[in-house]
Amino acid sequence: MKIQHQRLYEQVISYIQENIDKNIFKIGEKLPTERSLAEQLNVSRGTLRDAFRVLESKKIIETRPGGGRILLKAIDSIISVEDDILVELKNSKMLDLIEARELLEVGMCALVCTRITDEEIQEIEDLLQRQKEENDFSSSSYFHLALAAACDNHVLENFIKLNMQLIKEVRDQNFINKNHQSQAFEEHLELLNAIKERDILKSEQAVRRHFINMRERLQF
Amino acid sequence: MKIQHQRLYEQVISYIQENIDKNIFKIGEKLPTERSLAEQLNVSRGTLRDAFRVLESKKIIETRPGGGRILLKAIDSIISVEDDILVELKNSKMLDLIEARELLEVGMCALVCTRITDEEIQEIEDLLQRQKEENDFSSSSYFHLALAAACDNHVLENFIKLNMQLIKEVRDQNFINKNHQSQAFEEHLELLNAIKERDILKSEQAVRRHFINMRERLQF
DNA sequence: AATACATAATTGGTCTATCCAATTATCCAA
DNA sequence: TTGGATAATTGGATAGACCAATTATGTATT
Repeated sequence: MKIQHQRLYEQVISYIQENIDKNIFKIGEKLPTERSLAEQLNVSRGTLRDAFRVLESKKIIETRPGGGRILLKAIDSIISVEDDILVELKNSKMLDLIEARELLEVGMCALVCTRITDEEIQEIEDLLQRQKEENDFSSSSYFHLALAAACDNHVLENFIKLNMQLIKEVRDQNFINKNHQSQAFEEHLELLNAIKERDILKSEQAVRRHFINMRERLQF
Repeated sequence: MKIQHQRLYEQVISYIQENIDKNIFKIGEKLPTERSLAEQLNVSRGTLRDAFRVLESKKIIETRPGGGRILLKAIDSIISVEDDILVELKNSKMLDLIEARELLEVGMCALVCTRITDEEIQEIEDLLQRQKEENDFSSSSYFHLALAAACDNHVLENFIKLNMQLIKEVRDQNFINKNHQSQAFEEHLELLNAIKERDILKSEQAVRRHFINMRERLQF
């Protein structure tokens, strides 16, 4: 028998949830201050802050040091219909995943070429340099993630992250894992050079070549 | 200008993440105790607990009162858990969503053109015909969904579905978000002030800013 | 009366110290 | 060797204090 004693801070989260439901705490407005809420609920500031930290990490509240906390949205909107789509996606075929990924990254190229900063290019170059020096090509993901970040579109970036994760899951399921990581590294270099020239066409072609090879390696 | 000072507990999370990456903290094993880690990092127990609470809410660690904390899985420095990606996506800007959507659909075109069947073309034609007859153009989604289905790639199809849903949610969210309403009010004030100063340039800039924000809010 | 600026109060961030309860380790006796 | 009482450890929670950023207040200047 395992009785799960609910910690105080979890009860506090429930309390806040109720108050949102009852429209006592209104979206867009300030929540009561730490001190007043703590007194009202008869808990310590620390416990209350435990609850706030969790809500903060879920982007439900925003904390402004010195300026109170703001309720951004209701808690229950976290979970919803999207779960179905996720289930569908988790049952995807590897080929579809790769095809989608290629489409995303090819399309992303134009955005990256126009928006990437010199600093970001430098960072990516450093990243590749480190991989070369340490002879560690195990994490080609970092390169793709860096590019995704440089396109300055959080939706695209997260779509690519999602795709990455799905590929990983599907691959793990199928026990496919090969080590052709250094080849990917060469291809990364080639792509970065094209981007440095701000050459959309060349960079897109580099991506296409990269994906042809990655497809064979099943290594993204 | 918005410089986001990173709170201590966020740095602690990064530290823990690094130690997981370096395999110093191993999955399935206990983490250092609160007191020892706090001393090691030179932070208070409370700050450390802030970090642990967040990791706990993400199911990365399990806390056993009196029995230490266990590392359940890696934070996955590369890709966060799908839930986190969803949370991120739900906080997307409308412009990013639309840009990503355009990218998806543009890229999808080639696939559709090569894979769509005559029957599918006929169905979509019928769909448009019905909309025309019934003079109901409220559901343009069906057209896009039909195309997505015709590309014969379930990943792409579900990405587009996800994008659609996100657009809907973000729109709804912003509509009821008084925070943004008050933000619009602030922008009105700013514009009026510029006009009061008879400052043409400043007022024009205020208008531009206002419209950029309104586009993101989809509130006109 | 309106504005600007210095000042005070508020609020979250963080630390220290303390006590409690559950768990875990220890040790002695049967 | 085994059981169980005891001690030590560990997380849960609180109280009080101080700092820095923000916000509110009030006063002086124009």
